[in-house]
Amino acid sequence: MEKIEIILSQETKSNLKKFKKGETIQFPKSTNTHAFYIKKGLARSFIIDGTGKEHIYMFAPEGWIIGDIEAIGYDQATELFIDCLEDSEVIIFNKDGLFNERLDQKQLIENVSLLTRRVGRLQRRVLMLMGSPAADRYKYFLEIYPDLINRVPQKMIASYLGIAPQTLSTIRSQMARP
Amino acid sequence: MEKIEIILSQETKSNLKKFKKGETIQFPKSTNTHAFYIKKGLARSFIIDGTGKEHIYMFAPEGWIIGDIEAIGYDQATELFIDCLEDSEVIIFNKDGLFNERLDQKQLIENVSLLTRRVGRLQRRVLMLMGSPAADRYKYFLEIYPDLINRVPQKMIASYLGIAPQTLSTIRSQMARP
DNA sequence: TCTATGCATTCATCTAGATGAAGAAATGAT
DNA sequence: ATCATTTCTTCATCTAGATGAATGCATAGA
Repeated sequence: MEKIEIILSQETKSNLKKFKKGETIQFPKSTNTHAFYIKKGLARSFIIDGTGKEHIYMFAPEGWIIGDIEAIGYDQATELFIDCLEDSEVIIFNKDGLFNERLDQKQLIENVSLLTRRVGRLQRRVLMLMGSPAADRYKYFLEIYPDLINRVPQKMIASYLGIAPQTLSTIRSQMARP
Repeated sequence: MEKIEIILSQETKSNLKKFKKGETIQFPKSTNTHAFYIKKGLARSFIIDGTGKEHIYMFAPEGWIIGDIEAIGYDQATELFIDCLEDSEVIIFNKDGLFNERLDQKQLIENVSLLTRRVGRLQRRVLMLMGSPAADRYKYFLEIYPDLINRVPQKMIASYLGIAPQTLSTIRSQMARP
């Protein structure tokens, strides 16, 4: 959940792929899950729950990494869809890009730092989901991700916040004029 | 959110402290935030929201690390309380224990791995909070943390799940005889 | 042992946010 | 430019879960 700098080795650089807006990068149930560095464009990850509803887990604009870290960390099949909201260039890498014996100290420190900040963002997200009303969560979203507001449709922001699109619409009109 | 093995250097080993049940390890507003390795006992972290309500962010039984990773990662003052639910032995360390130039490759790989699994658990938590009803969240809690059920009062489990204690009580009685 | 304080259960009521429907506005394709 | 599709807004209604109160159970301290 944080703009990061990753040190890409030559071998990972070769795994660059292009995707059109709307194309899906990863479907659920796939094993040997990958992570994706968004070089250009915008992607999102989401689940479809038992009642068929979409829930957006995160957005990834250029410079971010997106992937099912749960599946990667625990060697499970992924449940996340990942697709592109804009035409995108994506570098695909696997668990080894995060930690293996060939990575040097500098790269590892960078990765620890990246993951620490991501845990921090997730901590905030959990606390907000539990303790704050929808209007406050939206205001926090505006602070943290000001660039996304004009790139992502409102119904997707609502999905990210865990509320219905109608509720977000109401919140916005209440914020505009009281 | 995962039982982990950390490689404790000699210098961190000296920072062992003992706390009685009910004692607070960390108050909000403190800067230069630390992380805490629970060697023995049980701790929890929580916030108090704008309306005075407690929300438990996580539990840490022996072998776990607990701390305000958001505050550590972004050099902010912490908002989290951390206190002990049992008499505990705690090793206190700071950001440097996670990543600095003196840590060797093996330790760093261990830390990346630890953080990856914690991100995984948090991912699951976020997805559950957004997409699953309270009863399902409780069932998942029982699966993942079976040891905590007998060590933590129900009202705290409810707080962790983001529901009222009465709601958890109702869910439990419905699960018992449907 | 008795008493107190906190914990769990059950019920009756309330509310934030969900759902559904219908029109207006925006976006996209031909 | 025109038509079709998707998105946004507004309203009326519904529901999962919150809140508050009453009762019975524990655990803790003297």
